[in-house]
Amino acid sequence: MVSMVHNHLLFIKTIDNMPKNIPINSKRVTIKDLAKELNTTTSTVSRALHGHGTISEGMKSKVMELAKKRNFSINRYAANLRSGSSKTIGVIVPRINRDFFSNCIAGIEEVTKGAGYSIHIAQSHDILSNEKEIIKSMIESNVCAILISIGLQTTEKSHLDQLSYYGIPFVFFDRAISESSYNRVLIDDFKGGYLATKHLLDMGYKNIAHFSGDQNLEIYQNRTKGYLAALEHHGIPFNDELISKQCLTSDCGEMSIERMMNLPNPPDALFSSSDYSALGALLFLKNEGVKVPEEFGIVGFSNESFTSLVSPPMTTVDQHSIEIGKNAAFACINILKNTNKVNTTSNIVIEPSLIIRETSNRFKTKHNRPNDI
Amino acid sequence: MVSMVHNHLLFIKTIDNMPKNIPINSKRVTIKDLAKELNTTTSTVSRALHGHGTISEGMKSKVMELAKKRNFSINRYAANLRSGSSKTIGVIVPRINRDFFSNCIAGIEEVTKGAGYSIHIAQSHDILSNEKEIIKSMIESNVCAILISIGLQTTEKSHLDQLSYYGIPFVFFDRAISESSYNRVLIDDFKGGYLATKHLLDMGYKNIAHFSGDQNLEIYQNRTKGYLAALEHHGIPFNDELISKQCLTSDCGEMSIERMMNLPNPPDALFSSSDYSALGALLFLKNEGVKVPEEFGIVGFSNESFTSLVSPPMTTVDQHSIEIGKNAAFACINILKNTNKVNTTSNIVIEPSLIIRETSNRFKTKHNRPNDI
DNA sequence: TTTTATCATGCAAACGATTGTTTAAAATAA
DNA sequence: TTATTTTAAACAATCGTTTGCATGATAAAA
Repeated sequence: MVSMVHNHLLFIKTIDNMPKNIPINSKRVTIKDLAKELNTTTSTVSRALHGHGTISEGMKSKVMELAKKRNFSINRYAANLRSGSSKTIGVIVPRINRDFFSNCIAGIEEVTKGAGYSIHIAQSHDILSNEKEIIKSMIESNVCAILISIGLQTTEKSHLDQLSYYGIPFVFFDRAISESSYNRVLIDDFKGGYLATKHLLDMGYKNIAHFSGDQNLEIYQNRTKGYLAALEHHGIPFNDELISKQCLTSDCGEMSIERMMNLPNPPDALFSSSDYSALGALLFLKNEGVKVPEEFGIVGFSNESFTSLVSPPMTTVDQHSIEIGKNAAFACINILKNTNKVNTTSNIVIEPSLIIRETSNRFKTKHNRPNDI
Repeated sequence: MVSMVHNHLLFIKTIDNMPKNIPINSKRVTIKDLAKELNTTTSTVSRALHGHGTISEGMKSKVMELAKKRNFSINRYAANLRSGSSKTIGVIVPRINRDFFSNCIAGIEEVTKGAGYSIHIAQSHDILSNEKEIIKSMIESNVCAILISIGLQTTEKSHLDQLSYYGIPFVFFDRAISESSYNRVLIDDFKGGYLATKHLLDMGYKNIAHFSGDQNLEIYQNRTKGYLAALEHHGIPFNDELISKQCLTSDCGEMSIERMMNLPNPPDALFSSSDYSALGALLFLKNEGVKVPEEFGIVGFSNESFTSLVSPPMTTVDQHSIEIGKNAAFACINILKNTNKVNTTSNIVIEPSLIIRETSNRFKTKHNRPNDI
């Protein structure tokens, strides 16, 4: 009987469990059992199963056959305990429901699978204590490496030092600690910010606002630097009132743009380091009757799938998320392979692309077709 | 040195690894080491760490302190091997980047964490072989239970029988095998389909098309049944030409609606079992100049976050995904607790809600406010 | 004081695999 | 035929915990 009652719960049916056809084996078959049945030893069975050592073809096939017949499943815990290695890579992202991160994971999966590793996915929800707990748990379960995109709160790195302490290699992707002595796969955020801002200037917008994220994270710092550099190259002084630095959500985007539009000299365009806050601004402006892109230009960042669906479709910066994931996984596997050789640190930088859609295309030039789902 | 070169790769910097400040311990501290240092035995240390058995407060705190000082991290593999249980629940979903599934996972995380379990997330990408591999790997790593939403290709259930064979309990959520002898947490898809269709009829639409998914999955069957029931209650005969049964993607939605609009008696509304195919239809119709909702009504299914962002915002059916996740986790933990008692199977059904937005609201009545992100 | 119960800890055997070292048998060379 | 190499399989230790049972010390009951 389930006793909890939640919202929207319609009804609970509880049926007495009819005996399943499959006999429930209380005891799992082990290589010991296989060995006994074949009148041999566990070492022979183990070697036969893995093709290690010198095993006759006859024995090998006998073992394989019996393993299948007895539905043998290896006990990873025992194997790992003895061998000391797990062939499992931990993957930590702030949240799995962002297109950017789930695409990174897709890239990681592709590469790691090909190399015979399995992955463990976990999300920190941008909360430092979660991140620490996840890392602790991954150390305990002997992952052989970790791929991580750190959370917004991650200002100290004691939990990452733990990994070094235990000799577990790790590779940052996208969101990283600002030290090039770590293995990192990054995008050129400066360039992304620069391209986006330059594009708005090229489109004739004059007074460009900017939303960014926590400046603790290098990626947001760099996007902002790119924004500032583009302004400077066009000889435009930057206005601190037009910058909102902790603005990554839709709600915050709405509030920030409202404040800015009430300034004596309101902006006529926005480059946001987040598609979500750009969306908030877009929704607010539409609601206020401000015409986008005629009166106001918007460029977001990340190419979240909704950007192609909103109206008008949003110009944004694509980060080649799948490539990032692939590269991070490649770098990681490389490290694992060369673990005894000279230790080198790799910093891989991937170039972003500007996807020009409607929110910035005031002259209705044909650029790219909006991505479809 | 990283050798692969990919698209968009800008440059790779390889730095000789400067010696890290943290000494890399080749050997991890074990309870044996702690025991030796305290002149006691591993059993005492183990009991002190877990609070099991009878341990003096003095010894307990001495052990705890030293464990912290020596940066002790338990070896889960050894612990699990000995104890035979893992406190880890496997979670398998078709894809993690669907709002519906990631919300389910959020609900699962909340409940399992509270109960002291950790979870392993994996995605099948709707591919049966992946699903099988994931389950195999989870059996090997001794998960104590599995929460699963099956893939579209999952017509046979031999891999699930494997779980029964090994005595690993599992709970389906949302996408399930059509047998009530399994533990399942479902939404009332029939009701969802009925509500959606009835709403369109109430809004005065007459000729309602329907997109559905693979009829192998009960959820799509039931949504279709709800659609048919609503038509019948309104005395409207159903037209087979207005039903597209393998239509879950945006592309397919576009193609299907195009075909239907060219019929002698084209539809004036659509209830789609998927927000994605509904979106395809919406984009097509907008492009063709058909006015939504004035000339054509659309209702989707799942309340994916983009549905509130498209223009016009889309009416859809919300499945209370977080609740589904929570309930699945509760059911699972319940089973684990009662593992020795009478075995009962629970079928939990959660009621969906219709979220009325613009694509169906031809009279511009105020219903609900569109959800924001 | 003796007997019994309680408590804290030690002892030693698992758990199920892997793997370095031997041994036995078969194949080859002398 | 004998000596040597190669091949296949057995032996046994080990990985780091947990846990049932034994032990000794102290406290409570008789």
